[in-house]
Amino acid sequence: MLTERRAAILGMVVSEYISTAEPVSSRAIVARHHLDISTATIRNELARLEDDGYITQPYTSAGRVPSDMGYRTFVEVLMAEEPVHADEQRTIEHQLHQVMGGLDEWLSLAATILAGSVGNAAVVTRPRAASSRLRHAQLVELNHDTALLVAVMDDGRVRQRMLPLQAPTAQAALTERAVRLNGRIEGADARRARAVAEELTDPDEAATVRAIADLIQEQRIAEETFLDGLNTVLRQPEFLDVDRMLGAVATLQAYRVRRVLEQSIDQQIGATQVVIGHEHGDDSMQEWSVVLSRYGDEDTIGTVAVIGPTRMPYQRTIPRVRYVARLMSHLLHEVRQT
Amino acid sequence: MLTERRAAILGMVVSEYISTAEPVSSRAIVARHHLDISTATIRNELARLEDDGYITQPYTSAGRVPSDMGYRTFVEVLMAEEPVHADEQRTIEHQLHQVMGGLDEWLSLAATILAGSVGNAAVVTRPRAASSRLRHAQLVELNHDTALLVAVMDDGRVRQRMLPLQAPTAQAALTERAVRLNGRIEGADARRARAVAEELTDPDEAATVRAIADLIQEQRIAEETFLDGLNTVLRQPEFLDVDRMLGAVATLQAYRVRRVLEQSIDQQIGATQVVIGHEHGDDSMQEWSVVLSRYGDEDTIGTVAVIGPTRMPYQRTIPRVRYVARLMSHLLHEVRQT
DNA sequence: ATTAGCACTCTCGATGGGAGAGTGCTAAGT
DNA sequence: ACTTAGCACTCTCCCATCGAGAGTGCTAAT
Repeated sequence: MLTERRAAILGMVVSEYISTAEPVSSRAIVARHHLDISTATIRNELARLEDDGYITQPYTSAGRVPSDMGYRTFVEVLMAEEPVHADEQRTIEHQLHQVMGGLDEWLSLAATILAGSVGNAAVVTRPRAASSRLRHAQLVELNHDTALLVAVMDDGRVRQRMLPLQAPTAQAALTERAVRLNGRIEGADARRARAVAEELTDPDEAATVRAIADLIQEQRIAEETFLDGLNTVLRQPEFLDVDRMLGAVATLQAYRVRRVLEQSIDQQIGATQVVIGHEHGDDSMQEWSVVLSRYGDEDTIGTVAVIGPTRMPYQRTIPRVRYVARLMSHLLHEVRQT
Repeated sequence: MLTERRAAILGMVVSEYISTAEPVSSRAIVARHHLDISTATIRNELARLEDDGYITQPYTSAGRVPSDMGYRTFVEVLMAEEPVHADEQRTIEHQLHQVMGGLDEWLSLAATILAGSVGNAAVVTRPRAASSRLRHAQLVELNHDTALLVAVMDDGRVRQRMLPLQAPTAQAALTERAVRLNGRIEGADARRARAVAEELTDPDEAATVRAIADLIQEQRIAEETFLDGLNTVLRQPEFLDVDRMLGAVATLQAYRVRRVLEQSIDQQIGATQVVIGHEHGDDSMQEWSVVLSRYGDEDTIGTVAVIGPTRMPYQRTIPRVRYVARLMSHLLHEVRQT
């Protein structure tokens, strides 16, 4: 059980680690917060927190570092958001109003501003219609355990993907399956396709429909997202060795980061979502956190996100992502008016 | 004087260094090329080449490394281009024809392919009309030695820039100067403005007109260029320490790299230009080389370029840049037809 | 339950050779 | 006059060692 005192100590560990990037010692906690209890007491509590999985030690007899679960608890219950002060808001809006270039320039600038404001990388996607729908899907046998999935959208886009199969299936059966699935999801948008996937019991069929849902909401990446702050995020101490830095560049450039953003589909406008480390399904994202927020309206979806190491200033980041997303909603609305 | 033998040795040093990234020793040269002369002889020749500025030593008693001048000589007279073989051409064209997405996807893919093919970063700019013209320019006094230059284009774009002045000039004189210059360059495109700048004797006036020419041909960057191969280029051994890598990322993201590309304006279509190290005016580009080629036609200008450390496989890079540029010209032409 | 004291563990930075690679120079050979 | 063998010299790079320092866990006393 997380007693009140232990929770307080966990909060201190997390925020201290976020700001220093050094494993936090019992002494540091007492000194920083002028506590009236001894370091030994803190050490006992730290041992409990470690047993409960909130923190870990990089090696025996080093200070403590928050685990993903520690960060999650911090974000959920311990942290106090650091509001975007009026003058900061003014600065940001001023910068945005300075450029008259049109939506793309706004989006690109928003990413730059956000990245600078939170010290990590930021991504802003170009808004697009939420309502892409499936016209027709087809399955083609490639070899005994792989099929090719081809999906045609109502706007004429054609998307294809390789699809690994649990059970070997011949072309005849694939065709029959495609017909059956088409019956259920023709005209569906991504969200409804996902709902249908949940209802299916056959794992291959569920996977197929999930893949179709992915294709429906897939967007071309290079033209559709604005990434900035690569420089900033690479200066974080977690990347100060060459291999990690290369890995970071690769991850940030890779498709899968942007993939994460598609989670925002199911999000309420105005909400902010945080995905920490292993909470991404993806192995290569284990050391990254993403804070994202959808903007736009019912028919239009865009995403504002910040990406950085799990040791991220969530207190600052979350309200700033939310604020910029709201700003983008307004800008988008203004643009639509004219 | 560069004797034939010394030229041959220089060629060996450069190509060896390009492929190994290690300072080249006299022994390595003899061994690699099965020469019938001794290492001592080579050493004498190397000493001469160093005296003449073609090569340098990273430290006393290390092997030799080409200087920018060494690379320049290599590119100009020593190297044999490595042609793009038929099957390589087929692979590239096949990849390009695979996507039906339209120009932007082609450009982005071209950058990816090119980067992969030469192991460095590649930039492809979106083509734009060559014929942007000046409608009107204006000068505003900021302080005693700086003016603000505002230029309005015939397509309605407005661009501004700070302009340092050699001689302090009051607003009245600035206005008078603007009127006079407008008389000479109203309706001019970038090229003609540059020509006019050449004719002016007053340094401030020449600088002003040169700045105007820059503004005329300036493009918005983020939306207009496709960069790929960051990952690839960062794996080059010159960046295997953290600071260099950070610097490389900064340089590649920075505006000034793209600025370089604007040199291509004055280039013939089909020609390939190489800029090596200090040949960029820019200090931050000292360690970089750029190979670039213009594509499009008389009215439309786009640029294909490869950017990497000065130790770059010029033999491969130059023909590949040229080839991709030609390909883009064709694609562009096809698109225009439809 | 808290705390002082202490032994123990582990990292990190500095130090100092030693091996190895490569050169420049000298003197002899062609 | 060019070429070459031989050799002393220089400089880097790797590695092993070692001590300082930081921090913990445990024990025993409060």
